[in-house]
Amino acid sequence: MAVSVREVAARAAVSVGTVSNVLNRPDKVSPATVERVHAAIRELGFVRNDAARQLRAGRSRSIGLVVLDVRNPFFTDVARGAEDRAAEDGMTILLGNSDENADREGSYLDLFEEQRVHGVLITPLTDDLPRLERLQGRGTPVVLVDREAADRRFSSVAVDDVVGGELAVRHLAEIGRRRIAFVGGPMAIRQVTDRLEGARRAVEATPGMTMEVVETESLTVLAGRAAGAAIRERAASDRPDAVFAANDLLAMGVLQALMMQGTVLVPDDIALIGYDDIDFAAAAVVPLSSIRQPAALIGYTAVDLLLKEAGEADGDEGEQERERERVIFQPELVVRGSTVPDAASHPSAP
Amino acid sequence: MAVSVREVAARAAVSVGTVSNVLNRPDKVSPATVERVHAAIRELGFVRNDAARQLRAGRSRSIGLVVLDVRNPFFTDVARGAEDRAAEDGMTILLGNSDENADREGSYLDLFEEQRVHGVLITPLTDDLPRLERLQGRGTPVVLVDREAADRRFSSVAVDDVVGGELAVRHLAEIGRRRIAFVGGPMAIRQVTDRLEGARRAVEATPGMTMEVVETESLTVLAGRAAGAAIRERAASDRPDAVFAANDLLAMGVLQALMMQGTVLVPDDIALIGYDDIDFAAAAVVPLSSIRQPAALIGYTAVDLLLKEAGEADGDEGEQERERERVIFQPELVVRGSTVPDAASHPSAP
DNA sequence: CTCCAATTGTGAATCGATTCAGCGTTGGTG
DNA sequence: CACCAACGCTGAATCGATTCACAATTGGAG
Repeated sequence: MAVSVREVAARAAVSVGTVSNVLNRPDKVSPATVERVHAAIRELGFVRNDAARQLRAGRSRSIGLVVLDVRNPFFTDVARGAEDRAAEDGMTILLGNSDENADREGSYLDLFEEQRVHGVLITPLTDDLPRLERLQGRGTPVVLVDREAADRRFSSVAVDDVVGGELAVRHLAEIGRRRIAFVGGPMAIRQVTDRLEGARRAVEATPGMTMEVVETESLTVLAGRAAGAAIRERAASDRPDAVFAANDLLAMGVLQALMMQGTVLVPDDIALIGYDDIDFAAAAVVPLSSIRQPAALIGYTAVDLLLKEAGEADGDEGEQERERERVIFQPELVVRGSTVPDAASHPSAP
Repeated sequence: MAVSVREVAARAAVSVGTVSNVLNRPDKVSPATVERVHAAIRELGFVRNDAARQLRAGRSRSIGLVVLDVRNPFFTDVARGAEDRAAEDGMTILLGNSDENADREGSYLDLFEEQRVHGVLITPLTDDLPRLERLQGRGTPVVLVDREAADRRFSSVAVDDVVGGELAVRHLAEIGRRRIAFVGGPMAIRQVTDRLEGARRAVEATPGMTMEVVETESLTVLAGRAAGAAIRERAASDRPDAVFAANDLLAMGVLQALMMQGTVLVPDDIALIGYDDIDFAAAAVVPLSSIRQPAALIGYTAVDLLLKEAGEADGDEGEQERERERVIFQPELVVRGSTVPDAASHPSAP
């Protein structure tokens, strides 16, 4: 059924080696032969078997990417950036989403390792880095995405979440809010705790400001709705005057819940700011203020680091403890109607 | 560097065949041996090489999925459904997005075929089905997703887009609108033309109703913004009193553009309805009325058909023109504030 | 004590593309 | 005219897991 190089070779009256050369190093073959082989390929409908190719090569031409949630536009943007960079080197991105679940994360890592991917980009769920260290030790480079490597064991591309959290809450302080609620969770996720940490710093730097933490089970619109509903149900006097949500999905959920039945006005009663600045944030019921991260650039850079690392590994071969690279981008405050009523509701053009 | 079955076999003092048996048919091996082999695997850090496995097996354990746009939540929902069903059979989804671009679509198909995927799920860009037919002819089953197969050459899972379009415009008619604008494009995409066709039917069934078509270059928020801006710029008397957008992304773009500077009020001046009912639709500036499609179910069902077909092919082996299956779901109207003011769960915008 | 059957385990062949040492030709140089 | 380099091509070896016909061992029945 399957057409192999052997059959193509027979048809074109050349050896299999020549067919392979036509496929991979056409300049090493005379034009006439190239044409003859191509004709045979066309006539037979030959399609290269990637498994055989990979087996021989020892590594696949793809890169694994494990994200926390594919439904979060932030991560699809990261994926797009990664894909773009990978394509430049003829590589492919394999996308896995852990759904904030350790088992799923683990099975994607297993899968990717069995596939002998060129490397793994991952937004790790927790601080269970030993797993990743072993993976890396076995020869699969790992780059942490949207998460700073604590030490030099991993390369990483991240945005400073502490600064981001600080930016958000400082903004809330500047518009006169003092009773802040931080909505986010689970606390096992580093991005959440870092943003919270930044928020704390801003709170401490602001006289008279207090903060409560409303923990959520995940970083989704649904979880945000639940948190928002809980806040709405309280007596008006007991409500915060500002909410900082750990990401835009949560923020949008909070927003929906707060505005339900017109109970709470945003930003009049409660100012709201999210994180990530996803496209939809600008289109929310009330356009969402947010902290922008260069998502596509993060993905692009991560693949870049990975390929650099993989390239070196090929050369060195000496599995030495090379210094890993860490890239950190700075987050940026984007002000819209959910914190400042008369702020332009349209997103800035790229 | 890489640990192979051979080394595991040596370490456990058994043959490679036995190691393979432990991995794939543990019941055929005595418990003591199984344990010994597992120990060797652990000690050596052995990881199966999937390429070798696939080469032998002839097919990979993954399914290719090509969608029009990963950034559209509708498609990520489809992907999630597909992933769930695939996981039930220990299979994986490879996600490719064509970005409404024929070249990208083509290169994903090439890639998937070289990978010898179990089958391909695709939301085809155009009506260029010969390409897919050849693919299928060479032994890779194809299931059309969110697109009804014109004839019986392909299995397909779709939602009736003509009915959907009709539902949308009939709703606009019922709330008293008569001057409709259909926003969507490119017209090469079947979903667009089908929804437009449905819209036409509703228009023709409604005395005094007229419709104009505002063609867009893609189905994105950005394209929607452009279309919306064009409408906003017109003299008030020249504007439509309702807009039906070919998907929610477009609709949200239109919404943003219309409301800019408070020029046009939605739904007072212009009622707006989208398509897909993505999660964000409910959270828009004005909650978006839309046509709901069972996205995850579509993905789930598509994989189901695919696996059924692939299974049969294994048995038959007789490449005969078997009858393909076609599944069609019915769309559903969801009314929110963008068409009916009091359906809104919040005060209307400034 | 034989004999047969069931149970375990063996190892060479296989999948298909790539690689590489090496062979035969050609054409240019001294 | 001899010599050599460059070129075009060959074909066997290779990657690593799986498979399968067959060998070795064990146990139970007769």
